[in-house]
Amino acid sequence: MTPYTILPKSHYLHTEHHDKSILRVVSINVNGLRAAEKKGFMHWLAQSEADVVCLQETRLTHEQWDDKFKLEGWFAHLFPAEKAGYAGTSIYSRLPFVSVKNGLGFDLADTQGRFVEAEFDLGIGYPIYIASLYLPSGSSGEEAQARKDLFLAQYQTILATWRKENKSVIVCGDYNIVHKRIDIKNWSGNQKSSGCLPHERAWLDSLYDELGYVDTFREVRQESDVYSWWSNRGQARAKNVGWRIDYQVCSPDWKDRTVNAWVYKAQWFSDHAPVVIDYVINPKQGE
Amino acid sequence: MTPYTILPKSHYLHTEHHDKSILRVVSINVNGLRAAEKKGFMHWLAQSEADVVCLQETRLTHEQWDDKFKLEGWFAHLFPAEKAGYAGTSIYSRLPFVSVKNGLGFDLADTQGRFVEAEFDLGIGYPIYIASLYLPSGSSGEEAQARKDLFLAQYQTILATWRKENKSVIVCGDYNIVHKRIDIKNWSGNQKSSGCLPHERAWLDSLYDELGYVDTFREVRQESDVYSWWSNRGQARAKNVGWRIDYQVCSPDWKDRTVNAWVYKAQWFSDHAPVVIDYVINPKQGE
DNA sequence: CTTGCTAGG
DNA sequence: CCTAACAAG
Repeated sequence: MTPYTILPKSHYLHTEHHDKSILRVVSINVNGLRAAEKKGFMHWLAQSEADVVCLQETRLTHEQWDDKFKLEGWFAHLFPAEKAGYAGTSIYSRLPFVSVKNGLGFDLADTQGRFVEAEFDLGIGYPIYIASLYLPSGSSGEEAQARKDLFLAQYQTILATWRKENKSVIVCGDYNIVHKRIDIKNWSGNQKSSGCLPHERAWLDSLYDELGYVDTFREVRQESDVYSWWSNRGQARAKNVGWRIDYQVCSPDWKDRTVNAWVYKAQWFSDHAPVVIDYVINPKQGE
Repeated sequence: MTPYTILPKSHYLHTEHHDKSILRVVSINVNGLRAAEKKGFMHWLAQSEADVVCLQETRLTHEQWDDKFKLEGWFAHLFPAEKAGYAGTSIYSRLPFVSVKNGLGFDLADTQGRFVEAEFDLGIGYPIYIASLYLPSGSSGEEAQARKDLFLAQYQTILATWRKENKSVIVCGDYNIVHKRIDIKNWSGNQKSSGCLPHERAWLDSLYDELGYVDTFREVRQESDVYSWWSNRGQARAKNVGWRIDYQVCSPDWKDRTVNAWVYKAQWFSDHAPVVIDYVINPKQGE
């Protein structure tokens, strides 16, 4: 279906699966898929029992995507940045793609491989979409912050349109923004740091409070000190001085489907950790 | 005496030494002193019983020359290239320097840190000079070869002058030229390779045959299959597919002083190995 | 501090 | 294939 669909649809139908009533979705910024692979990421993926895995910052071209990134029983689609070794998103899936779409129709998303979306048929009467988003970092200066803010503005209009269309979607990704005090260890020290700026957090507020999207991790996990990213500098990860900036942002129909969520920290593939969420495909009425 | 003289001359006088009648001189292209240090080079140096050690391709600025490169009981002088992370030569010594001179008075030697010389007083009634030379590589193309050839021409006139002055000198270095068939494993396959070109080898001939300089290693070691550099590609070093391109080129007075010479291969600090030569300071008449 | 690129070897 | 710089995070 795409150059990266490595097995025919028929193969999937014969693949054993942990629980057909659950959809397990993973989001992780791999900080270079080649580096993550060397740390055992592909092996973890193969035994993760995940159904759909959204990667950010793959930093990999089509040419570099060789056999060691191919998994038996999985489909994969890569959307690299035009610039080699930079950014890029990807979706791996044990479910076949109905369709795949690169980009969002604006420059930063399309030239830097910052958004890719796959359509799936879960047999529920309407299509569902799972996307991998890599929001720009603003931490390297004013220009970077301006680009990030522009991305936020352009992307927000698209998110609003999707709600009007009643699109069923899970946007996995590295949003590079913490939402609330609970999402960062050093709240007071980062009020002027990109990723924790009031207007960035207000942008997430508007997604949830005005447009009705759901942070499904927080829906089922309210405790503090759970983060998805730690700086490489100093002993940040050892001390759990982290930020929760990787989310699965869902249309409202996924709220009641969310049954479990965790951050996988046992292994260290990247400066980000995988955010894993289990969704029931057919929730019982009133449950 | 220089910014890099880390101990006063008086200290040396109290330092135990293996054999005061022998001068042990080492030449090595370290391919980045920071990388070599991580592989144990500084530790090897400390216990080498060498008196003077000439380094090439230090790839280190003054600012980067920190405590881990300082050895108790040793003097050191660094001559970096103007361009950070590139080329550069250095001399470490347990003998105090009488004087130190950077460069040769022409552009390539002076801006790229390709020649540094130290004067020593061995108590023999005249000064001796030990230099570290890093001759340009010509292997990256025609322009590089032209720069190398220009260096050879300019340096040759200086070598001729030194002979007229009867200067006593040991020029340690990475000459990036093999001399004869015995100095390279794959002779026939490299007739068109920079470093094995007829005009380059003829340049070495002229040094030895016309100017009277001496390749002191070959003076005492005539066997084949002794090399000082192996490509990083493939299994070159494991298969001993090497080149002898690192020499101690001496004025004629050092010929009869040369008592032992070897290439130290037990450890692997760089793509080059240290060339170690022992000289008797006061050879007996007629010996 | 870490990734991957690039130039230089 | 290896080193160090660089830009980016």
